[in-house]
Amino acid sequence: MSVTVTLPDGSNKVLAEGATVYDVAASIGSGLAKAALAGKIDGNAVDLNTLVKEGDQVEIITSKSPEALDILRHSTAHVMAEAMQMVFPGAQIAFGPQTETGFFYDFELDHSASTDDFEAIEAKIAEIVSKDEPFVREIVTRSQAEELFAAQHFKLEHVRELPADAEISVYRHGEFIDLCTGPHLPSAGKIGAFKLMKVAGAYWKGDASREMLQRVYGTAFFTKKDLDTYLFNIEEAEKRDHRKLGRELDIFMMDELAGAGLPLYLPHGARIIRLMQEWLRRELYRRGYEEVITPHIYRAEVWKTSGHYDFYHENMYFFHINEGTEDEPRLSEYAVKPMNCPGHVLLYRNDIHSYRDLPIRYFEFGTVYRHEMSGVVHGLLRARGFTQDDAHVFCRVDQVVDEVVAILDLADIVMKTFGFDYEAEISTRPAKSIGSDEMWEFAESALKEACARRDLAYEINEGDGAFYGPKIDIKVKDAIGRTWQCSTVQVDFNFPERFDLTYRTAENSTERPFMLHRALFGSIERFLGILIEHYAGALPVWLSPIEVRVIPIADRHIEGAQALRARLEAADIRVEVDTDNAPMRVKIAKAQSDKIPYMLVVGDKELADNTVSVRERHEGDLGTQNVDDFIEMMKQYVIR
RNA sequence: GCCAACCUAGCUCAGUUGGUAGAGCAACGCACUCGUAAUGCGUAGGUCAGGGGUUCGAAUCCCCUGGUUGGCUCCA
Repeated sequence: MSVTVTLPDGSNKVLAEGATVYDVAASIGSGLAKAALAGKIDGNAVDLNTLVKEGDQVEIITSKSPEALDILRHSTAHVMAEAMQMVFPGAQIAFGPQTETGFFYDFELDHSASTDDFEAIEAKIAEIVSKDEPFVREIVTRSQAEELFAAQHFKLEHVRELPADAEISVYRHGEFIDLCTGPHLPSAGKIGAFKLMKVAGAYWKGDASREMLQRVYGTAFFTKKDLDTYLFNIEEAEKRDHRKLGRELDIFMMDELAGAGLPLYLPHGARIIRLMQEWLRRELYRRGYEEVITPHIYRAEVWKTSGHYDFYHENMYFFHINEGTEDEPRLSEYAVKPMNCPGHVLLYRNDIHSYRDLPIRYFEFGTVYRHEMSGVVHGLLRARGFTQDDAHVFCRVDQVVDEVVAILDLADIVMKTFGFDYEAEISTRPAKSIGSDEMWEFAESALKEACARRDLAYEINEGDGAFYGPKIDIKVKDAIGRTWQCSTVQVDFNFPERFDLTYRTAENSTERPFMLHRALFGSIERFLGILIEHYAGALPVWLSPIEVRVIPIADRHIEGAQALRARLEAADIRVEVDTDNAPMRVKIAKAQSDKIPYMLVVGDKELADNTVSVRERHEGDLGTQNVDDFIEMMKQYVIR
C-alpha cells in the first residue's frame, strides 16, 4: 500500500510502504518533517501508512517552513527540562512552549535558579543533544498518564483537568517523559544551536494567587549562524533603546530621588514634545476640536461620582489637606487626576446644550498620574506621569458613526505623518460591565461600521472592552516589528450616566448624549519613545530639536558662523553653532552622533561668497549652496 | 505587588579567594587653526545607591530601604 502526499512545492509524492514522514523529508533533502492530517499525525516517526489513506493530502514541513523553528524550539524546551532535572533533582516541571523568539519552561525548584546556573544547564543540554536520541510519541490512557506523572504535581493537575474525551499524548526522550501534544523534532541532534537567555518569575497558569514558578527563557536555531544573527540583532535593538538614546541625545532623564516612572524632560525632549503638540493642535483646530485646560487635582467627591474612587483607588495619588484651623481641623481629601475625563464632563455640564450644538469636541494635552505597580514601569513606554492628547466628543446617537470615522481618519493621518504602520482591534463587552444590551450592541456595531466605512481591517478582541463601553485600539508597529497600543476610541456609557449629562432635542425633550473618549498619540511620551526607537534617534527634520548645526572650520570663522546662525534663526530654523576648539572632522563626528539633520560647514570660501557647505546626516556632503537657497529649502519643515 | 539579577567618576565599564579604588569617553586647561565620522599633552573628578550588621579590616559577605533591568500579574 502506498499513499500520495503533497510536498511544500505543491508537487505530489508517492510514499512507499512503511514510509515515515522523516523518510519523505530525507528524500526531499530535509532532516525535519511534520505531517499533519486533520491533527491526527504529527512530526514523529509515525508510520504514515497506518494513518493515511490513499489520496489524503499530507503537509510536509521542512526545516525551511516557518513552523519548523517553533517545533525545534519546543523540542529544545523539552531537552532543557530534561537537563534541569539533572541539575536540579526533584524539579517540578510545568509548561514549556515556544515563543516568538525562542522558548521557555516553568519549574518549581528547591533552590532558585539564576543565570549563574546557565553554564551547567547548557552543558547538560549539549550533552543530550549530542546523543541525538529520538522523540517518541505515545498515546496513553488517563490512568496511565496519572501513573507516569505521579511525581509531577503540575502535570498531574493538568492531566486531571483535561476533558474526558481528550486524547492524551506523551513524548519520551531518553529517560525524560512529558505530557505534550507535540509535534517534535525527530531527534535532539537536529538542534543546531541554542542559548539560555534569562530567568524570570511566572505564576502557575498565569494566576497571581497560585505558585510562583521559575521561568527559564532560551532560544534555539537550526544553525549557529542563525543564532549569532539573532544575538547581533538584539544588540542592534539595544542600541536604539529609547532609554539609552534619550540619555545620549539629552531628551529625558530619570532621577531616583524623584521617584520611579517620573521622567524629567531636558530641553531637547521638551522641544520635541511641544513640536508634536503644535502639529496636532493645528490638525485638531481644523477638525472642529476646541482646546480646554482642566485642573490636575480634584476633590475626592469628583472621583466618587465618576466611580474611580472605588474602582481605581489603588492607582491614584490621594492626599489630605487641612482646610480648617489647627484647633478645628477640617480635612479635605483630594486626588491627582489619573485621567482627564471628569474635567471635560464638568465643562460640558456647565451649560444647557441644544441638539444643534452637538457634537462638542473638547481636547486637552492633559498630564495625568497613575500609580502603576512598581514592577511595570518602563522608561517612557510605561511611566507614572504622562501626558495624553486626550479628547472627549459629546454627540447624538445619529452622529456616533460619523464621529468615529472622523477619528479613524485623523488617526490614519497621525500614523502616516510619523511614519508608522498600524493595526486595529475592536474590543467587545467584558463579563463585568454596565449598560444595557441594546447600548452595547449599538456601540459595537457603530465601531464596526466606522471601520468598514474607512476600509480599516480589524481583529476582534472578544470581551476585552472597558467595563463602560467597547473600543477600537490602534497598535503601532515599530521598526523592529514590535507592536504598541497608541490610539484608542472608546464609547462610554458610564460618565454621561453618573454625571447626568443631557441635551435638549428638537422636540424639547431631554436626551442623554453619547460620549466618546479618544487619544491619538495615546500618551505623548510613549509615542515619543516609540518614535525614538523607530528612527534610532534620527527624528524627521520637522521634529528634530536642533535642525541645523553650523560648523566653523577654524576659530576665525566663529564670528561669521554666529552671523549665519542669526540669519537662520530669523527664518525660524532651530540652529546652533559648534564653537568648540576642535578640528572640523571632530565637530562633524559629534554632529553625526547627535543625529543633527543638517551640518553647515563654513570656512574662508563660504564666508567670502555667502554660501554654506551642506552636509546631511544620512546623505553626507551635499556640496555648496547659497544661504538663501538653504533657508528656502528649510521652509518645508515648518509646521503649518 | 511577585520572581530573579543588578546599582563603582557625568557616560560605558574593570576591580582575582575581603587587605580601604582604575581605564576609555565626556569635562576643564594648554598647544594645534584644521575642508566632511573623533589631534596631542596635562588637570580635576568617587562616603563604591542609602542605612545597618559580621570582621583587625568590606566595593567585595549578611540584612533592610530606594532605584534599575528582564519577566509574571495588572493596564479605567
